Amino acid sequence: MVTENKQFMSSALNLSSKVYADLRLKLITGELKPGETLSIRTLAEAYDHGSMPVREALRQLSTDGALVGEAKKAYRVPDLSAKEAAKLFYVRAALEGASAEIAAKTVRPKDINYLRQLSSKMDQAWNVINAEKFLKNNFLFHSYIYSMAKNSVLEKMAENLYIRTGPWLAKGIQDNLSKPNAWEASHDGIIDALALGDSAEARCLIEADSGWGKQLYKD
Amino acid sequence: MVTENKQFMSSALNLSSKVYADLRLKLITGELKPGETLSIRTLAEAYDHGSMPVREALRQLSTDGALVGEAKKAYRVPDLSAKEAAKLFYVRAALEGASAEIAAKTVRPKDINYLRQLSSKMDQAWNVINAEKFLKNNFLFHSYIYSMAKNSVLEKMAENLYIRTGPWLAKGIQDNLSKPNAWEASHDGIIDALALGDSAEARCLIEADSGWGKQLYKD
DNA sequence: AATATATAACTGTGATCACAGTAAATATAA
DNA sequence: TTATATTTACTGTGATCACAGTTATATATT
Repeated sequence: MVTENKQFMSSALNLSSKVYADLRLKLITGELKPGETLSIRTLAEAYDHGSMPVREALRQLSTDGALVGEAKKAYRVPDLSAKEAAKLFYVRAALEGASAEIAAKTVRPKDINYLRQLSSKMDQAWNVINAEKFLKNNFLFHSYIYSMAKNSVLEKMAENLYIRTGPWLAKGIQDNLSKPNAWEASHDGIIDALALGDSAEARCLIEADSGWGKQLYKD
Repeated sequence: MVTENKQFMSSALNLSSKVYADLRLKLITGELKPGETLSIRTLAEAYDHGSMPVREALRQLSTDGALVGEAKKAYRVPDLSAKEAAKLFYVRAALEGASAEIAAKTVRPKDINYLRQLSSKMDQAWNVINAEKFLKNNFLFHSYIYSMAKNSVLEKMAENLYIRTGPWLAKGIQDNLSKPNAWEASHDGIIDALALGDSAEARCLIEADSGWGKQLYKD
């Protein structure tokens, strides 16, 4: 049950941070579905911990907006309405756009290589219909762009927004994996713009891409 | 010790939310200084509660970035370096700018009136050298602009950023209260731009104003 | 007097329990 | 069968304790 994945594990010494990191991953990979309910005691048993770390992790996630927790009611994964999703995508686009604009000015060849690697992994995952792998690498792709802006505040906020759209995005992907992909051209364009140092184009393309998930629900 | 202020109180039924809201207010009004250390047990006694609600509130604030909490060490108010502050102001400016741009398109006369009221209160507070009142109303001013964008995600994030710059801003204000104010012209300009529906100008001015606090430390 | 060491007073963390509010399942009534 | 009560299971919340890591203080040692 406990997902051991160092890449997503924060270097924290307390248990609650581990649970926090693990649940965030589950939100991205689609293991936690929109509307799903999470109970402290049940999770504690699954993680084989006391309830205390789980409790604090859930509280943290709910202040992030990644979970909703009304008092005395079970925590649950937000089942976003179209309106709510649009709000998230709007802000995410703004922050991703800003990140890409900055990133284009300082990008190094090794950055481009890494992004192409991730894009390639996503392509593989798409072909073998491995949603989890696809979603994980898509997160890493976007996350890396945030990180290139060298602004930890911007990075953390953009990541947070991405995670909040995670379950919604995952559901869309899981239902559309077999169809011809629309994301690859988008990502290739972004990488090219970054490689050329075209900050305006990079911003524009990443803004479009960050709202791309919405299309999945249009038809 | 417990600050009772309905305006800043979220309608929560649990104790920890009240502590959370109260501490946020203290961060804005300058009661909590940069670098100050917060202890669960000490606060619990001050609030006359058990340590549990305080503990969860502090954890929440630290996930917000409003406090820092390394494992097994006391929570403390971030003592921002110039670089860290710049990062915060950059993102805050981006989100405030977006808010103002949207707000200018839907602003109503009553909104303008309310903003002028707040500006007036700030002026009064400045004249009698009441830093707490000034800071509280400055927060309400900016917060109201976020709220006019009608995007709860944007609003919450912008507010969060404002609070993170709170103690830094408060320190600057407390040391400069007697000097001639530079903010009034700025706020008047913003209100005028909003009243005219000039979204581009509103965005530009609010972006400048949101970075205004930095000047306080320049000389 | 200055440095190292040991002691004491803090810190958050996690476990465990009692409690009250919520939701679901069951039984009761029409 | 349907609607209404009642009970049962489940939820987060808060209190309290033991524990271990951290920081500051006092003590010894040079």
